[in-house]
Amino acid sequence: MGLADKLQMADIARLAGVSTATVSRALSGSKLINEETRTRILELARSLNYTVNVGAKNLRMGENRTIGVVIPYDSKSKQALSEPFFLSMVGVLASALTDQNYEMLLSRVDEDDMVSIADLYTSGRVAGLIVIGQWHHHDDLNSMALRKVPLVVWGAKMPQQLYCSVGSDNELGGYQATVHLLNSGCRKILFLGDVTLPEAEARYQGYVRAHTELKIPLPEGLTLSLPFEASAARAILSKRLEKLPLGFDGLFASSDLQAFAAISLMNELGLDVPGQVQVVGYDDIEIAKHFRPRLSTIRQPVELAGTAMLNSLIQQIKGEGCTSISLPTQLIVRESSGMNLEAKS
Amino acid sequence: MGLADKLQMADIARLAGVSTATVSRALSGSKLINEETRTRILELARSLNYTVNVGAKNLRMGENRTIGVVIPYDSKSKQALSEPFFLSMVGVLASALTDQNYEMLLSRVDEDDMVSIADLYTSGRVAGLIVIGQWHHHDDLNSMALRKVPLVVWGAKMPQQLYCSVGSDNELGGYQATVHLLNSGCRKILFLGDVTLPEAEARYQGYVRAHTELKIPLPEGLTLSLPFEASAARAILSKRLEKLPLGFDGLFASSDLQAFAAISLMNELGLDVPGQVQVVGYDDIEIAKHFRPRLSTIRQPVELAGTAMLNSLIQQIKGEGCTSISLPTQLIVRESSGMNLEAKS
DNA sequence: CTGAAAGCGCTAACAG
DNA sequence: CTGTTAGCGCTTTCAG
Repeated sequence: MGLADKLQMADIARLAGVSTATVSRALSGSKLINEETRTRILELARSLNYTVNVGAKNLRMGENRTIGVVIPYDSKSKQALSEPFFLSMVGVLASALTDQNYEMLLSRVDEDDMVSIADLYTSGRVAGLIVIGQWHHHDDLNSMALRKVPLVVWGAKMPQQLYCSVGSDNELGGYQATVHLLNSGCRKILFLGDVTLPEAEARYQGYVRAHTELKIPLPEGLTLSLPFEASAARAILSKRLEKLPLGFDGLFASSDLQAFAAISLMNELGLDVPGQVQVVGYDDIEIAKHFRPRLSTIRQPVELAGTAMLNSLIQQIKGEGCTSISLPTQLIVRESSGMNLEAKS
Repeated sequence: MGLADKLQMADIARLAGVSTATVSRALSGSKLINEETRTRILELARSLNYTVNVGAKNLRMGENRTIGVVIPYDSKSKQALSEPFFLSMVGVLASALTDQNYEMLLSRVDEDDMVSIADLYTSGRVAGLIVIGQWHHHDDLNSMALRKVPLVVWGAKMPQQLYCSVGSDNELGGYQATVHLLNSGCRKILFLGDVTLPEAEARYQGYVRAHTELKIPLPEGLTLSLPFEASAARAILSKRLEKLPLGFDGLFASSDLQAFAAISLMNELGLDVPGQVQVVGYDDIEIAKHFRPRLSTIRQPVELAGTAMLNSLIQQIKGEGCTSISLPTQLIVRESSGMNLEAKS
């Protein structure tokens, strides 16, 4: 390609018959410059499609407006980023970053290699990191925070936490879902979710509190540990559903995807939802309302979450420390539950 | 924060008692260096968590391994990146880029301002661009290609196209879906999709060809223009379904989301799918198989698409020109269609 | 108001 | 094998 190498400030300077310093001033809106030369330079640059080289600029100014957004993935399944809730989070973050004039470097990391993302920061690639998904990485995250890497994590707040986290109030969500199911007449609620994960654990705590407060005995053996991902979950669920009698009349899943899988399977076995088993999910992903039956669920405030995470990160970058946040959840009652008491939405 | 400013190569050099040149060599695996000093430097760097500043390195080397991935959005709805198919594409691209040691800068652009993404390239921010979603931007894309911006677009191949596109064989997909519905006994198939969009238009062409080849008369007034996005589509669809008699016994939607919305609405009106209307979607997004009824659809090969787009872009960056690609589609028959002939999957 | 010159953190000739 | 030196493209004192 005879493509003349990319245009530089020096080229513009020569063409305009001024020095690069002047061009720089014109382009950056300095006021130490003649209005007439400024417009001349601006027009020249525009007509030539010239844009300042960001890398060089950053190097010189010691600045950096790109944020690393990281989604850890399971090294075994190597699964393509598929959790819809996380994906929608990426979308929201993309908007929030754009609004604040930041850019987003999206990275997937093998979860066995979490700490390596710190390099994005130490190498000056990004000004800070947003990690979507806490999983079991509490320690890795802590060690990065210890190394002063600006960092905010989507997840639950844990004891002894050095990093900053933003998450929905998982305990509250679990409580809301369970109270709703109990009020709707359920007495044996199956809890679906991996309680070794901080978020799921908190949701389970809410489940327990609901039983306690309503003075309904906590059923035995009604928690089933499932991965977040749908098809893996299906296999395990499927095995559980073979046991008859079912032994439950309500189901609280710690993600909508799990709820879908469960409903799907139950339908296949001829069980009616919500007739025989009422179901509540978690997340309120977009398709929840298009599912049949429309899925009752706990909504996590994604939009809010995105801006909260970004603000928190920016604060840290400025060196102002950080405060973990937990955002309110909201019960959305649709068709898969709420036979008796609640209003439909 | 007393946080000593970030570590630099000069610091490592001083600490190791060598010059920065030596450190640079050690870190970049040059062989012009004593094995013993190398390991000493490497260990020092590791223990101090030092990483080379990528910005400075790029500037010096004139290299750039980041790729811009762009998803245009509708300026009116300002909708968060929500199309699940595009989102999964982002996931796949993230993996493909990582595999090839590239980084991904994810951008959302107002669709009224498409051309501005060229700045990402001219400013040296990225080495090339992947645009997910062609929409109505044919001209903008062409003009960017004319300006020699390395660019690959997910979409249909169009006449007079200067940019490089990768897409599924939309005509084939439309054909497969329609043949299947016709073979399953449908005679009046409603086509759902905005035929002013290149991709939907091609799918419609396939729909027409299927009728022609099977010598079945093309029904009148059975195309309905819908936006890709679900809730907007619902409103329009809903109006159409009020007209009775329905006048169709099959439905081919140009996205799974549209199919979901349609099925949902039809169910509400007491229509049975596939009993009264058989439905085929397009995309085969993850939830398609969990929907009730499980959705028959045309699968687009996302994984393949991701690597194809990246390879094509890399080729362009190397200055080797580009060739547009169209990928094969696959009919997936599930429960929402295929009463008679096809095997279930 | 404008230009000359220094330097952001790094790599690559070029000499030892 | 290693150090010295020059500069990648830009911004910003410091002098005019």
